[in-house]
Amino acid sequence: MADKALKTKARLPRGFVDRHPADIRAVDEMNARIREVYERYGFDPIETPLVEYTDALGKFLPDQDRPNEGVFSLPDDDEQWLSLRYDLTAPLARHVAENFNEIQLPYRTYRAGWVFRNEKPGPGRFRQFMQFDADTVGAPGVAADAEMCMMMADVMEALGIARGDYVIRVNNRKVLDGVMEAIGVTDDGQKLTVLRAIDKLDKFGPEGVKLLLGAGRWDGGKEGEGDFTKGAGLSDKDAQIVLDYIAGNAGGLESDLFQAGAKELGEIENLCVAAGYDAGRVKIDPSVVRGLEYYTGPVFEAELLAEIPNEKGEIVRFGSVGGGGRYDGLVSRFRGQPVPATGFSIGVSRLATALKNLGKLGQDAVLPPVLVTVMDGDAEAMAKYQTFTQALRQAGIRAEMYQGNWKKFGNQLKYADRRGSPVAIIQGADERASGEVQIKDLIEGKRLSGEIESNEEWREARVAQFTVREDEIVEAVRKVLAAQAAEVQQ
RNA sequence: GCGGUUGUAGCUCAGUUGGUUAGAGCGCAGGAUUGUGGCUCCUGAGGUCGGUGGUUCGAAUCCACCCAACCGUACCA
Repeated sequence: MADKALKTKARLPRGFVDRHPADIRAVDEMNARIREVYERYGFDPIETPLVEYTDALGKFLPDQDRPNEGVFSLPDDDEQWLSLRYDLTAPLARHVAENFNEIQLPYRTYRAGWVFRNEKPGPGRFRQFMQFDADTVGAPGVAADAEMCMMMADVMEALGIARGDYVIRVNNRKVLDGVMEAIGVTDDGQKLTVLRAIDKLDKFGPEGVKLLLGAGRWDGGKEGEGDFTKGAGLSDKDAQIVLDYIAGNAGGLESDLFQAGAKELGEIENLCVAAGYDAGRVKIDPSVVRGLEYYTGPVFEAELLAEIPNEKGEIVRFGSVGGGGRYDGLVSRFRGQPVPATGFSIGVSRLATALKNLGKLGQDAVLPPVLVTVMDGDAEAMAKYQTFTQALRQAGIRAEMYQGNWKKFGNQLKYADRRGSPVAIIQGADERASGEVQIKDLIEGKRLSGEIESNEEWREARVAQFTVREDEIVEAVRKVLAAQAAEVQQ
């Protein structure tokens, strides 16, 4: 063993997680359901790499040696900066722009994959997480946006979220810009501050938003408590106009932009309602802000309304599990001509947590394998064990032969117990001589162990096991598994 | 980034006004038991007391700085 001081400390970088079997299986199952919906809507899979040139991702501060923080970046050997993608939309825009002449528009695609953000992690927020996107590139009309909203509603239901337990909220950046225009906010910085304030509605309520639109807000709730967040500095009158707008009372706003945006929202609503998606599923909501940077028209957000217990059993509002919108400028960044596009992104990791807590995911856990134990190490015996194991596998039953130190037989059953194996197969010299094996029902045995006090008795009793001929193993195991499954049903 | 709280064994934690060799439960490994899981008993491994520096005869304990985690807040393509 190396000197203590020289030992490397095994540690996971913060914001990253090791994924365990149950999680991987649950997310696989979830992705399969999402994919099914996307396929049904006529979208095709396309995949781009995890790494892109940094400038293609659209975030670059030319004054610094390193590209923008928030993005994991590394220099290529030709001194160009590479970055891990931080969403799936920017790489798609690059893909479309690069293959523009071969692509038939409208281009309907979907993709699932890991994205990376070099930010401070928090509960439910990681530096590597999975998104599952669908996008339509080259469709200028609101019908494409409406379709996105309806598809997201279908995805929610395909995942087992009941109608009423989710809502797709829709707004339009043009409407928000129109409100700015109406109150005379033209400075980009101030615009952002106003938008952020609106975005905080469900967190702080109208009162908090009012403070953020005005002078600012203390995060301790009162003046002098905690950190101070500087507000947008609007007058009371202008702030009230924004608050009225959020509350849905903005009819008389004089702004062409606002009117144009409102008209689009009306059309989306009509399309959805006509197709049977009423406001309980797809809802126009003036407080949706969503992505401050590249959205140019309709924006949407999928929100969970159900009361979901967290790991500690507390009821929490889970909030947004996905979002998207129209980004007409993203592809044209690479090309002269304008290319309209709209899309939606699901936060898979986050949604998986919600579904797990709701009990909608990972219910049918995979059964651990049957364990074929090893009693003797000679060639003949080992060949038998291997044969039994393969016979089970060929019959479609998960099975493994014990691969640890077989000389301590007790450890083999202990291993099977901890692994959760349903059945153990045992063959010692006696059984082998008569062409038989022991089939041990480990679940039943565990149950019976409570009734036995002394270890001697427990060992001698050989509970819940029976003898069959070697050629009856598969059939006997099937029977035991079926009985166990029936037991669980009750 | 800002503010607060917390750092002692793999996990949950105790550790007196600063006092000799830092403890417990759980977990883990070995044994009682070379052919049977659980229970019980015995034994063992595992700690730079988050780090560095300071005060002191003496620091897990007091002081300073740093690091990390958690909560709030900000940012979030």
